[in-house]
Amino acid sequence: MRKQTSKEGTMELLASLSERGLVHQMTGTGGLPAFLNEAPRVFYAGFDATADSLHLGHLVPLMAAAHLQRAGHKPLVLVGGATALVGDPSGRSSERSLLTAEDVKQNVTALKEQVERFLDFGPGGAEILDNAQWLMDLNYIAFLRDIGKHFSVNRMLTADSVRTRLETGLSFLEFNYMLLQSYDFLHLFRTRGCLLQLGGADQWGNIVAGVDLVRRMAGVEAHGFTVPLVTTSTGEKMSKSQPGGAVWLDPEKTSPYDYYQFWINTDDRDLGKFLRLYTFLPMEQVRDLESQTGADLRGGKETLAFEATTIAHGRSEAEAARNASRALFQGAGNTDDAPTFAVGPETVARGVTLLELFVMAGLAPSKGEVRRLSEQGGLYAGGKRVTDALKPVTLDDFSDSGLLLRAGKKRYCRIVIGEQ
RNA sequence: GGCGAGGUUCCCGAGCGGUCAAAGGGGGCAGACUGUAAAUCUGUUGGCGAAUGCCUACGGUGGUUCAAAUCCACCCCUCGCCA
Repeated sequence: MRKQTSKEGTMELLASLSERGLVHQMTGTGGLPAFLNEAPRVFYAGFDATADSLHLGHLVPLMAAAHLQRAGHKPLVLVGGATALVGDPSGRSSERSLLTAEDVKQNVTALKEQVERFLDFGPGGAEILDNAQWLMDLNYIAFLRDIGKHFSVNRMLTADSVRTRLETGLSFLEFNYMLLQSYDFLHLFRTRGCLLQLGGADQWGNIVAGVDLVRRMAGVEAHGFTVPLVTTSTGEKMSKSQPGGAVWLDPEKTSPYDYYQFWINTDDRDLGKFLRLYTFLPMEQVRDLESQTGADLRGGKETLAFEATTIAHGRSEAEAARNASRALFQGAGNTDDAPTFAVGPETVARGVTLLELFVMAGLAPSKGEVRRLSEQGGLYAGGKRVTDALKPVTLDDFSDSGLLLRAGKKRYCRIVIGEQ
């Protein structure tokens, strides 16, 4: 997997990333392409352990890292176990609530596991590091003297991430974040020879600060580049692209089926963009898929969903999600892989109502919501609109494949009788 | 530390003793239309209950009152100006 096999493989790497929409800004005056072409390089991308899962907002830098690795470079994934305790003001309009050290520790563990799906961690491959290893024991006075003296407050105040917070409030704690991230870069240069940092567009200020610090303290020219902050055509950030909030990579938080469905529901206008960013499909194929019109774009959406789900959850999960989606929405195949909820026989025996079942299956958050749905004609059971949600469910309602419940246009759950 | 302005339901934001589960907007959800798209129109949007209704909610804690998001006291937090 050293070089890309298509004819794009001969294309200069950054141009190829750029063609996929993965490049937002880069440091220096054109030195980066040469830097990457001359030799295999060590680069890093950081993710703060502020949640127990990554979400779609984190995916773009990860995909960029994967492309760099495929081109022969070595990724260091930095999970910010220490910086998560401080909180990055970049791209945030308000202070993050303080996380406990215990939470952060758990988050670090969870994130490490997820990242492994996207990069090759085999021998000589990617490595994961936690900046708690070198940041936690820093001596305050020593840090201020060694590192702090290289930072101009005047200049920090001009950084976007700081400036936007000057109105709503910014504590000294968060103000320090830039120094810590810069120090990470310096540390990774010193210990790993890392000379390139990759991050989201909101990381620009932090990245150039790190590049500056490495130059001042080590006298070496480091590089940085950012990937764009991706939004949907309707203006949603990918970090909260779903009604319920973020689409998570953790299958416990967003099931592979839901993950697949998210991509299937891509806005027409976003298809090409997403194929470029979130799959490894060759550009030739991307152009072909996006050039379709009208309903024919759905083919591309299915490809997008399948590829993206494969990357995040593996091939068999992607196939299951595809089978389920085809069965539920196109009536093709069986519903074995559809979201399923099991109820005990005694539950049916006591006369559980449809109303209760919808809540139990997670199709509605409360009984009040089911009532509302019912009044508006948004409930279906076994393919028929529910007219009386209070009707008890009987065994006759179940077919061999169970009882298929539907809330609204798209939310399905198959109810089966058995052990939960 | 002083003075001033604020903290309202998912978000913004009105309310300033009862008619308030709380205007309006955003977002969400549903229906119609459709291609599991977009746009549009309509409805809906705390929980429990078949229902009269009950419960929880307006930063926190107490208090005044038949009755408080609305008044009083203290406390916490944010912003601004001053020190």
